[in-house]
Amino acid sequence: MTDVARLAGVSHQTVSRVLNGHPNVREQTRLRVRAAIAELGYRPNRAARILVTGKSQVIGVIAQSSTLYGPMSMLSAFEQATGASGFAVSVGSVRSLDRRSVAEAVERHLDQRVAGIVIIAPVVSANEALDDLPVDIPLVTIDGDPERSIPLVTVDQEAGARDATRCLLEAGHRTVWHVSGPSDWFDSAGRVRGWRRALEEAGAEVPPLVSADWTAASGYQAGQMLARMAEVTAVFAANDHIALGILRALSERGRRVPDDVSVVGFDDVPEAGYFIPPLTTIRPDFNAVATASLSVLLRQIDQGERGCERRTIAPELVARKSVAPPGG
Amino acid sequence: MTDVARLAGVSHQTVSRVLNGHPNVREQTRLRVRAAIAELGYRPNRAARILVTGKSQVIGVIAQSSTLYGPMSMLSAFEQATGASGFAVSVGSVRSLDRRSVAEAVERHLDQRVAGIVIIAPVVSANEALDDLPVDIPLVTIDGDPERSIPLVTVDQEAGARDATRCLLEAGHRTVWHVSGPSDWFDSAGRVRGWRRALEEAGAEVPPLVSADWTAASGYQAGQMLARMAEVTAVFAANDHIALGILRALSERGRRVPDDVSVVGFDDVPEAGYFIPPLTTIRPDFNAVATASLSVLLRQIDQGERGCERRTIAPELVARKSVAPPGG
DNA sequence: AGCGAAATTGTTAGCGATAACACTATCCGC
DNA sequence: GCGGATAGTGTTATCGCTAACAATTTCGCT
Repeated sequence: MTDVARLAGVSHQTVSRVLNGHPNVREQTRLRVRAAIAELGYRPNRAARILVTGKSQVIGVIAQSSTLYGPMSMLSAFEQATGASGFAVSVGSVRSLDRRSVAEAVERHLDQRVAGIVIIAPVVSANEALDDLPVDIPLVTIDGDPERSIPLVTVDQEAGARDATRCLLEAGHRTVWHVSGPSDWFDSAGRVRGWRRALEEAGAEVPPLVSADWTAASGYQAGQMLARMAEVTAVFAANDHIALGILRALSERGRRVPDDVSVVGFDDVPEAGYFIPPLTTIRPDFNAVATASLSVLLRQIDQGERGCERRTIAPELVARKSVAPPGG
Repeated sequence: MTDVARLAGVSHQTVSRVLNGHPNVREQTRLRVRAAIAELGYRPNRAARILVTGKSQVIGVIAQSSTLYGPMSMLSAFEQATGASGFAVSVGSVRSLDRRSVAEAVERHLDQRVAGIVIIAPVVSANEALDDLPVDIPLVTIDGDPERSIPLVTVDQEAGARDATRCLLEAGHRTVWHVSGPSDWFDSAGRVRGWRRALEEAGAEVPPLVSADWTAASGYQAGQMLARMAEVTAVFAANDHIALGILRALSERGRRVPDDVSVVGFDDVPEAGYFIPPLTTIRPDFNAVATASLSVLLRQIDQGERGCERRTIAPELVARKSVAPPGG
């Protein structure tokens, strides 16, 4: 920086002013400094700036390192959304979402003086870690705990599940079975609620809940059981991979989809349209979630207080061929 | 830090020594300092440390933000692998892997004084950006350009593709068709080479190459064409999602798998065992790739010079039900 | 006991930036 | 032509830490 200042014939402070777009610099000086910067290939030292200002232009994101479609899409969408905001994102991946791991990840980010934290926190334990956090750091949870008074952006699981269930009911099925995700996920709980609500609203019987764990393998297991029961004609799976497992179990047992059994999934993974048969499913708008999260966070950063804003993004039903009236 | 020093009754420098595990500190003093640190909940300021040492304990990873299974798994595996090494990872996601975006991501990491850079660079353009990089920064490419003399860790695409093709040949098929990935991916090219090689080695005819773009949709398109040709009895798809699309196209045209046509994929996505029928595929060992990359990088960091080490990880065939002799 | 080497601890000087304030010009209105 | 606002620029202190060296203690040995 000193070199730049010397070359431009000004003081280092003036260089700093140019760098930060400070208004009170003569146009001519500004140009000289810029030229010097370019000529020397000078790049400001981030660490020094952070040290003195106590702020970095980065947003910390905490997410579980997995290959689950939902969380991954969120993460990816959030990174995209950040693009224009001038903030960089630093992802703190965590092996599991237990309280300690999350707390550590949070500390790492705090060490780096991030301007705010986003956490993809679909299970209870991930949210618990947030209690110990200083209140003055901007924070948003994605898919977090609705019971906690922490800013939250989430897909409207309940509405999505209701749509899915209704779509089956409207096709004429007497009731709809549900294969849920793991019980400690909020997403899972929300989908169960939506399913149950739709059934109750329609005055349909609520069959026992079958649980799985998001994987096709677990869906397959659930499907084997469901396939044996002749009265099952409609199934709402908590996600598309579970649905895939169910589809396979059904096909193995000779139960045709959608003629004998209708199936609806959730997530609209890119392959869902190429399952056999193409899967009717619920598509959450990950981009909308990402954009909303970012704007909630930026507002906190600007205003300097956390609040407890909430945003819920409604998902959309994508009708394909896995749904038909009962009996073909 | 001064507070800690005061509480422990030592100088700040001694605190610093304890923090950095310097040997010449009396055990008793060390304990006193640790106690003070714990009591005050003191956390060292990263920025200050980086400022003075010019080094950070973080590894920068550059990857395209997408939801493609391969790259994502790499990333996730690498984060896991880093765990015990004492390094943190900072992911610089990039919208697309063109030269400029990658160059920017690299600069961002350089600004942060990362100790080394890992780049998941499956296409040519991503590698080009690396030419302008200072030679003294430790660097590893994953799935990068084999032609460039840059340290490289990669799955042995060619061996995997050969295994896949051979497995079909050995089942008795006269030849094997291949639906490839996008032509600018090294993975894609490697798989094509392996396929062609296996065919030539077996003296089989090499059918024209059909290309797709990793998605099930493109696989479906390719599959529709293949399904119409009676002479096609065996297909090797460049990845599992393409295979899924093919499976679907085949099933629509009434061509049974594996009775009429055998199909092999690549990647072993978690759902592959639940396709209809369960897909025989090639499983790359992402963890091995991650571990190898990390060790190559750490060696560079320790030794202070880049070299051009290469490691190739052999994938493994996972036999399931989508392969059978021709004619059932 | 006494001296040098080794172990332990303290002091001082930056790392590269920004903040706060001090200083010059320049320009306005009366 | 003079006081006072208003650019534009320079000076100095400081952020929290580590490196290098200086100072002190401890110890072993003759």
